[in-house]
This record gives sequence, C-alpha cells and structure tokens, in this order.
Amino acid sequence: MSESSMPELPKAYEPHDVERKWYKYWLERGYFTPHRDPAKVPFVIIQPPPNITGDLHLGHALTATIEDIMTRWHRMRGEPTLWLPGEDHAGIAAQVVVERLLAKEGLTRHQIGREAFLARVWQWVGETRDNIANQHRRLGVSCDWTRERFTLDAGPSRAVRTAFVRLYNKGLIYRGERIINWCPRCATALSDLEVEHQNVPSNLWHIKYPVVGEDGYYVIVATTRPETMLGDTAVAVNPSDERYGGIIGKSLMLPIVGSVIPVVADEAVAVDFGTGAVKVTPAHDPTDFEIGLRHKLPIINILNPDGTIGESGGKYQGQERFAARQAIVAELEQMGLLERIEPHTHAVGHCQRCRTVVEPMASLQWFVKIAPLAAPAISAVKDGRIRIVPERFTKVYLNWMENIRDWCISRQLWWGHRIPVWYCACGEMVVAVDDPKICPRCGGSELCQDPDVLDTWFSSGLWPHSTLGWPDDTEDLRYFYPTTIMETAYDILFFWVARMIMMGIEDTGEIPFRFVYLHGLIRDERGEKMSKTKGNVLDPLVLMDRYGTDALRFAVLWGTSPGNDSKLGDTKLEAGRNFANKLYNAARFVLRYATQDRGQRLEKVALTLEDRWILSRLARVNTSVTALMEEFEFGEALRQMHDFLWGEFCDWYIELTKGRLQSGAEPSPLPVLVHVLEQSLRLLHPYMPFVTEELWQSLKTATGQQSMADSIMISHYPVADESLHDDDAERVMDGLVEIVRAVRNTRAEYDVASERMIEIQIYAGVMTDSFQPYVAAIESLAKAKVAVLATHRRETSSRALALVLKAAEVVIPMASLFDLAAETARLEKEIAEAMWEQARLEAHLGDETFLARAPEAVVVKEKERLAMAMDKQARLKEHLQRLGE
RNA sequence: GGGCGGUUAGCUCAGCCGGUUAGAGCAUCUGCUUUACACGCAGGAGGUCAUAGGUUCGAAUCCUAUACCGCCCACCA
Repeated sequence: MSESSMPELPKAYEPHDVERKWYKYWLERGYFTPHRDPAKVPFVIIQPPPNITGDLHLGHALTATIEDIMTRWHRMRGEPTLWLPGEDHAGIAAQVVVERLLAKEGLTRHQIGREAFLARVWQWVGETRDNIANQHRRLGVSCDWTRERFTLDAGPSRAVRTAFVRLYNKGLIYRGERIINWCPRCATALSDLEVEHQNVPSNLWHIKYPVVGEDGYYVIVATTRPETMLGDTAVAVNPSDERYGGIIGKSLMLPIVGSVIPVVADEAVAVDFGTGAVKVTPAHDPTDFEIGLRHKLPIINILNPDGTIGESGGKYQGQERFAARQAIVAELEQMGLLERIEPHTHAVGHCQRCRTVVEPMASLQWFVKIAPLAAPAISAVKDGRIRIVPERFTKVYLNWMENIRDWCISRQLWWGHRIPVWYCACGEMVVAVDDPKICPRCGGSELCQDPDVLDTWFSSGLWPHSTLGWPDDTEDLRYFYPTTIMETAYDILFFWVARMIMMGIEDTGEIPFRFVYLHGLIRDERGEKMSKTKGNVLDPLVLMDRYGTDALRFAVLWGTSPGNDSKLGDTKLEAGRNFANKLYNAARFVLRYATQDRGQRLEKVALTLEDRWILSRLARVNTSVTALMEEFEFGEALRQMHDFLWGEFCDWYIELTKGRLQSGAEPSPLPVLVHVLEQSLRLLHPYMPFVTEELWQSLKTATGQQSMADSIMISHYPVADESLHDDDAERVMDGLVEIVRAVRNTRAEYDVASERMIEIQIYAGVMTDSFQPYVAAIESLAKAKVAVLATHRRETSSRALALVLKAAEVVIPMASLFDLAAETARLEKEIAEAMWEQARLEAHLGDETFLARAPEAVVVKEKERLAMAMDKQARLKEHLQRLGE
C-alpha cells in the first residue's frame, strides 16, 4: 500500500462503529472463553452480579472497567482467564419495583396472588436481564458469556437448597422467636444490615407508672417510643441503683392498659440514663427481650404486620403507629401521668429499600448461627490467605466479624429462593434439597412448604462456588476455584464479601478468593451520592453515546486511588475523549508513512539518539505500569501511560521524526515509531480496548505483519526490555528539550512573531558532539537558526541575550529587541537565585551531622548540585560583565 | 460511644513505606487555522501541602493533639 492510496481517515476519532465492530469480532472468535490448561494457574474473577432492578449505573461501569482491565491484562499474559458474568434476582429490591408497577394499575400482589405475581416478576426480569447484559457488553466487558448465571437458575438454586440443608443438619440454621427488624411497608423481616440508622430529633417522654397500693407514689420511666407501653410487661431498674432499692418486687399499674406489672432488677439497665427506670417491652426491643427471658415476662406484640396497632392495643387497635403515639401521649397528659418531655435525638432504623421506619419486633423466623462460620473466615484474613486491598478495610472487616450476630435469613416475600422446609399436619418438619412427596413420619402427602423466601444475600454468599457448579464436583469447580480476586465496592463488604468468605469456606472447605479489591464510590461533581430521587444520576449509556466507551472507562479511573470515592463530571469524560483522539491522530500520523515495504524489524535497524531515548522511556514506563497494576493502582498506571504517550511520544518523539520522515533521511524512524506505538497500544489495551484494537489492526494492515495475532486482546502484554534503558540518551534528550524550551520561552517573552526565525548560538561544551546532529531539529522545534554550535564561547556582540542552561548556553543576538536594562536585571536576578542556592547547599554540606548520617548518594547529589549552582553563577556573571563592555 | 477516611494550585484530584525547585486534568492569561490532532500546538501565572507541637541531618510524606468535612459500626430505653 503506498502513501497516496491510503484511504483518507477522518480527523477526529469516531468511536461508535469501532466499538460495535470489535466487540462482535471478539465475541465471534470466542476470545472471552478460557481453555482449562492443567499446566497453568488460572486467573478468575466472578463478577458481582448486578441487580436486575433496572439500568446499570456508574458504579457498575467502574466495577466492569476495573474487572475488565484485570481480565484483559491477565489474558494477555497468557493465563487461562475466566471472568464469569451474572445477574442477581435482587429479592426485596425487585419485588418492590414490581409492586410499584402493579400499583400503577391499581393492584396489589395480594389481589393477584402469589403465582400470578411471580409470573409478572419473571416477565419483567426477562426484559431487564437482557437490558443489563447489553449495557455490560457496551462497556466492552470481556467476560465469558457462555458461563453467564442468574441467581434463580436451576444450578445456583440447587446450591442454595443444598447449603441450607447442610447448615440445618449441622445445627447452624435454626428457627426461633427473636427480635427482628420489621419493615411495615414491605411487611417482612430484615437483617440488621438492611436497616439504616439515622439520627432523628425526637423526645424522651417521661411517664409516671403508679405504684399499686401506694397512692401518690410513682415510678417514672423514660421512653422514645411511648406507644410501646401497650406491650409493657415490667419495669426494670439496675440492682445497684440505690434510688430504687426499695421498690424492686413491687407492682405497678400500667396506665391506659390497666394491667399490673412487676418491677424487676436487671444489670442491663443503665443507672445514668433517663430516670434509671426503664419500661420493659419484650416484644419490641432487643434489650427488653433479653430482660424478658431472664425474668420470664410475657411477650405482648402490639403491632400488625402493616404497622398499625394490633388487637392487644385495646382502644388504639387499628390506629397507625405514629398516630397512636400522639394519642397515647395526649391521654397520658390528660391523666396527669406525663411527667415531662425532654428533647432527645436518637438513631432510628429505616428500611434500606423503602426508607420506612422499621420496628423491632419479636417474630418466628429462620436464623443462621453465625459465630461458628465467622471463626474460620476471620482466620483466613488474619493469616493472609485472603488479602484485602486497600489494607485498612481489613480492620473494618475483622471488627464486624468479631462482633457478628445471628443472621435472620427468612423474608416474608414471594420473589426469591423459597425456604426448603415443609410442614406436615402431623407436626413433622422436613428440611430437604428435593421437594418431599410424603411425610417421612406419618406418610401423609399433605405437605406445606414454608411460605417465606431467603434473604437475597444468602444466594449471593454462595456465588463464587455456586456459579462454578457446586454442589457437584465439576471440572470448572476443580479448576477455577478458589477464584483469584473479588472486586467490588466497599459498601458491600459486610453484605456480600464477608458472607462469601463464610459460606465459601463452610461449603467447600476452601477460601472463595485470594484477594478482595475494594473500590470507592462514584459521586457527582459536587461530591454527592448519585440517586434517582436527587436527579443527579449520570447514565453510562448516555455518556458512552456522547463520549465513547473508552472515554468513559478512562474517566471513571482518571485521578482515582484504591478505595477512595471519586467525582465524575464532563471534565474527565472530555479528557478521556481527547486522549483517545490524540492517540488516534498519533496513529494516523504513523500510518501515513507506515507501509509494508518499510516496516522493518526493530532489531535490524540503526538507532538515533531520539530513537534510543523513546525506547528507553517506553521500557521504563512499561516496568512502572506493570508494577502499578500488580498493586491495583489503576489510576496511577493510566496517568503514566497518558503522560508518556502525550507528553513524550507525541510532543517530542513524533515531532523529532517529522524532519527525518519528510527528508527521507536514513535511518528511518519508522520501525521505532511503529514499535513504540504498537507496544503502547498493548499496554493501554486493558484500559481502552476499542481505540487500541482499532489502531492496532490498522497498524497490522499497514505494515503487513502477518505474524501479529488476530486481535490485540490475545497478543502478549509487553514485558519491559531493560536492555533498552539508556541513561546517556535520556540525558542528551533532556538537554535538547531544555534548549528548545528556553528558546521558545524567550521568543514568547519578547513577543517574537511566530513566523519569524531568530538566530541563536549554542555553546554546549562537552555535549557539542551530541547536539550536532540535532541542529535541524532544534531549528524546526524552536524556530531558530542555529548559527554557532561550539565547545567554547566565541566573541559576539554584547547586545545579545544569554540563556545559561544545564547542558548548554544559548546566546540570542536580538539587536532590535535588545533592552540593556532589562537584560541586566534578568541576569542579576538569576545570579541572585544561583547565589541563594549556593548558600543553601553550602550550609547543608557544611553540616557534620548531615554528612555523617545521610546516605552517600544523597550527599553526592547535593555536591553535584552545588557545583552546578556555582558554575551557573560564574557563567551568568561573565555574561553580565560583557553586557557592560 | 467507638472506628475509618479526607483537608495539597480557582475547581477535581495524584503524590504520602522521608531525600532536588510538590505534579496532572480542567479553568485562567498570552500567542498560534505549523497538512497527525483546535478533542490541537507553544508559552505563562497560580501552592507557607488544614492548625499546633514532636521525631529526624532532612517532613506534604512518620508520631501526637486540635479543628472542620465525610463515611462506617453501635440494643442506653
């Protein structure tokens, strides 16, 4: 292909067709599906399955980007790489959404019944699942779609039942009446984690409970929830509290209700809070429940499932709980039993899904006895078999695990994994993986399955092994488990990560993954959490339409560090788009010259200094980026590739090759241009897969390198060639850059018209020979005619600027622009700076302790600096003197 | 009540296992339609690295307090 026949490429990168084209290409060739190679250790990530409750958001985009980077990177390193995708049925969250859809039709789930409701959810899931998978594909995820799983698929569902039955048989799952969190709107129990506490300003109501048989005597209790007095069955005081010593064992009259309740002594009561006497409502408070157990108090539940007062509430029955609270306070006041109202702010629990205030309530539920599961999960992290990154989350994890409490796993919902327990009229309870046909005790066939479903996180906890085939002993499970990395946002460390570790170890005897990598949350430009209600949600699809997928992937990582939250707005997306475009245009430049007959192999060509420089820089960046990726420092790795490609390859190397390419000088820079670009594209491919594939394929075509792989994604990730490190070339290039910058700077300061060439003289001492071949390059880059390039300064007009640099002196005769006073002032200022520097260094080097304690290398460096400062000063003084002649 | 994170240029953030003159993107100012790129090029200005102590030859970096900001955990009603 000759230069003239190259198709004209548009000036700006257009991502959309490129994205579609290459994703299809990769998918069709099966590059996402790994081969199990027994000789190699696989790299495995199980994708955190997104909820099927709607669209992907930026958090998913970040997760997908980071996981895709790791996946593509390891795949390019030749490891059998599995990234397994899936979706989560999202129990309560999904049910809430479909209930809302029904509500729009004026229906409730109870009106249409369980079966019809579930059919509705499945129908809706069919749509959203495809939607989510397509959005993921759009992000370029290289996950293995042939192994895609849904939490309610047959396999994972059987895993759920198996895990349940095993835990039950070991006595680690039990059914019992305990205080749970009840959401009146969702009408279900919640785990402790699903309750979000919020400080709410409220009151501490002080209520008088009359002492039976002692007219005019009261015990005053303080409460934040006066309505719960309907379920009081005692008043408790601390046994050591002298104020109440005499009243323990006496009876009180419970106002409004009219029942008689005892005063009991219990250590759980704090002497210094409220009045020191606490009303005990065993059905609606965890502490009270415990006190109730110790003192054998009755448990009176005062609430209906919907949050209204129940039948035990007497005349308040049917009232909404907060209305009842007001009414009860009013009645107490009327009775003269309200001592006082003290403003009091306290934490109130809200349902994570619907924000409704939850009620602690005694209820018959299923629980996981968690301590025996937590112990091995704690040691796995403590002994380093599982490493959490960033490390600080280890402490958070351990602290939670060491104080963990039993996990309520039953939900009074319809959508989810039905609890595998059946009840027979004879009283027998059957816990089984497969639906039992008959009762093993009485032989009856009238078995009723428990109506409840499991907490959605129960199935999530099994995800790493259930997706790979557990409980069966499958090839995948044997080869890919334990997995390598669990990558997710830090906000589900307890919900999900901790439970996977517990359940994984419990079910398989092995840890589920070796690393936990936790990334931060993405906030909007003002730092606020994105939410639909705030209307500040950025839709990844819209952003990809506007800027391209690579730009979005760039944006979510740009300027981030592990575990820290980040903000995202147009600025970063523009930076990503601009970078993709810059790369595209750099490649467009190379492609103009890259032709098949000129694509020599690098090792056979002669190299110039700038060639050696860029190759040296590439090798260093390669080493650095690889090290950063090992440590999950993706933001910093991306920054280094960006700076190298833009600030060194484009700004200097490409500029330096222009003269050589246009003049046809030998050696041609093309092999190096092609090599550096090609290697850089591979380095960057995990981050920006589409633009790199597009450009890589163009390069492959243009250079006719048939030996290259079919796709950049299955090419080898570059290994830095340290033999290319070249300190000498880097030093000379630094000098060259310094000269060009200094001249450009002077031109700008003196307002020299951009088209005007100026004349300069360069005195480079021992580096003269090094710079000699670059006269033409300097002339072109600095717009200056180099008149002299010599070892020693020659006599010139005194009406000249003198730029005293590290590697050279540049003299610029500027007769018409020269201003003696200004130039004198400038030199004097520079001399003053050099003297100040000299004084500082001399003081430092005169410090005995510094010389004795600082490492040799630091001392040597300081000495070099001092020599340089003194040399510079001398040269500046010389110039100043000549100005006066 | 515990615990964690943050406080660095106008904005958003890197840097933080100590060692030149503290970096980037954006914004801003000056000048450029230079055939890879105006999604660009060249140049400039802008920071007592929250405050106070301490450790050290040397601190943005380590330690201790303090102040704000944010987050997580927690059954004192």
